[in-house]
Amino acid sequence: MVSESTVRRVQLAAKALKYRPNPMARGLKTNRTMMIGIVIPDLTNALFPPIIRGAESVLSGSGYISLIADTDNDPERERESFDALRARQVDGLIVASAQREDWALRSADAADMPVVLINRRDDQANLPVVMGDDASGIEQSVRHLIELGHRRIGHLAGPSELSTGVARTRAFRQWMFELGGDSDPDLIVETDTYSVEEGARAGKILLDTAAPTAVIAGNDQLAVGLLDVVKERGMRCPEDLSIVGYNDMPYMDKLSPPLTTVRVPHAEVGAEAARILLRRLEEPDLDPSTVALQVRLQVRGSTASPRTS
Amino acid sequence: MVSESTVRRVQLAAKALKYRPNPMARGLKTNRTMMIGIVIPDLTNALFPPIIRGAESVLSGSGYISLIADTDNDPERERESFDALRARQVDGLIVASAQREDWALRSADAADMPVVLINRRDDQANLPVVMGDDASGIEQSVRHLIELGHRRIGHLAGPSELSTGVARTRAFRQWMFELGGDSDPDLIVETDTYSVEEGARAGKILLDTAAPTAVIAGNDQLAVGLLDVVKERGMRCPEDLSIVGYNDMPYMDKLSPPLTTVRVPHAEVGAEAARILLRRLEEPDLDPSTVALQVRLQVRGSTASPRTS
DNA sequence: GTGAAAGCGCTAACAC
DNA sequence: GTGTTAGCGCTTTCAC
Repeated sequence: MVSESTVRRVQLAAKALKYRPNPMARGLKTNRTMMIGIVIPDLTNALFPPIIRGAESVLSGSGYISLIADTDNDPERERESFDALRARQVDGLIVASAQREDWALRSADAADMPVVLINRRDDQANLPVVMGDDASGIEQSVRHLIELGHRRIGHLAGPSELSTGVARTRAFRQWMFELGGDSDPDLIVETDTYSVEEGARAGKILLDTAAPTAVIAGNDQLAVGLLDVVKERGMRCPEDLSIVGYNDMPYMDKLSPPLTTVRVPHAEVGAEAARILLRRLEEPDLDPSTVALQVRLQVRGSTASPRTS
Repeated sequence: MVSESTVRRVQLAAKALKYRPNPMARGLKTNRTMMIGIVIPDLTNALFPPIIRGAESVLSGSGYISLIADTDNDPERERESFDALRARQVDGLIVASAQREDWALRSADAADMPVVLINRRDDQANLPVVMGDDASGIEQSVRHLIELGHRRIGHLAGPSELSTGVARTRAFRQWMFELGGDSDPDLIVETDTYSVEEGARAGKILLDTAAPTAVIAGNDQLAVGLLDVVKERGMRCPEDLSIVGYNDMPYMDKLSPPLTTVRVPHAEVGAEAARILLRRLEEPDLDPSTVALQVRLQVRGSTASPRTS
């Protein structure tokens, strides 16, 4: 029980002497670093910066700082990142880089470090996940195109190693069936990576073999690649082919035509992941929950009714 | 002097027991955290991720890990970031957020923490800087337009609080003079921020008051805003107005028309900054050098000869 | 050359 | 309640 004025005098003196508690000494004692690792596959992919921002905004509110590791989509580097983060004794991990079968991930989980996944569901480990509602995004896309009058709707499917790839493709199949789209298997072409180049490559195959009047791409990059092909061939979008993307990356509204695409609340995804992680840090034995955040189709110029030819 | 086989047996045992030196205990003793702070104004600006990547690739090679702080262009948050980073005892700082008069920056320098600046020159403090060669980028832009036959070339000037803003504007004036462009002061309109919206706002003024046949924008965002205005008004680019951007952000080649813009080797900027910082960590009294990396004009569809009306 | 011991700055546990 | 002390895991110094 010290007097309030003494408290203030001490605080003043601390400030005057620029006293800062040394986080290393503290960490050494408490075994907590107040650092959270954020592992992402590609920082230059416009998807991830907003996620990081969202996460950091809640983490910093609780005194945590984040260590960002960019794995460059390389499983080897992902392993190294995990090791580096573990060596640094981060208190928890937010992982957006996980493939469906993720080896590094399980080793982290084994080291019983709290982990929250983003956008990627791991098939084995039972971990909390935060993501956009892929099923709903694809449903909205299919419904939009069906309502415009399309039936031959193609799908550029994302890589089957990524859970977003399979989830969106599964939703595509389901809603095409439920809403009466064509079920020709040629209408689905799988890609190896989420990239513009793969979008162009797979897009050519799709156009050649299935002659769709509209295409739902697994993400915006694939859509951009497809759009390139359409222009190369002298076709017009949306007159000859409607295109829908996924994610609504920056500048997708500046393309010509502006891309119809599914908007995902990326910052909120990051923030929610951080919240869940913080909760787990306090109660490690919480049930792993899966949170699917609401998404909305952003209709723009790349979709229209098919020409009645 | 121990036998080689013993060395190996020890190393094996260490691996078997998953021994990892505790960086906090080490840091406590050595007063080095092996962490470098990277302060950037906006992670969602596509400029910065490649810079971070470049920096991290050289830092991780030397066993350093980076703490990324996103200040959201807010001087207040910049201060907080510096404090947080200092509290965490980072060994050095790479700063891309500095304004020309940067208060927080000087306090960091005063704490004699090695600092390297990126893209931003601080007017007071004498700190090493790494950036693209703004003067050369603008020279190439002006020369390109002059050679196409333009004389009334406008400039959407970046914010005067940022050194890139003033450097590019100064270079614009100089090369317009040297290469024979019009020197009407109305041809230069200043913006408050590097944003699409500001590009549109200032672009309108520029078009209304100066009637240029071509415009060099302070960066790509401003160029995109201007392009929006051009389309809104039913003008065509490049027929009615040629536009040049700066930075060559992702997807600038997918605009319609694809944007002519100056390509800056961002990853190399980050890497070079990291190299300089590492050197300074060993020899703190090195002269602060300024490194200007070579840039190149990427000519695309948004520039053409003026109509001979 | 090798091994023991002190101590980095903090927190938590324990006597008082 | 309050003051003291042990010790987190490492490095470095200093005897041996």
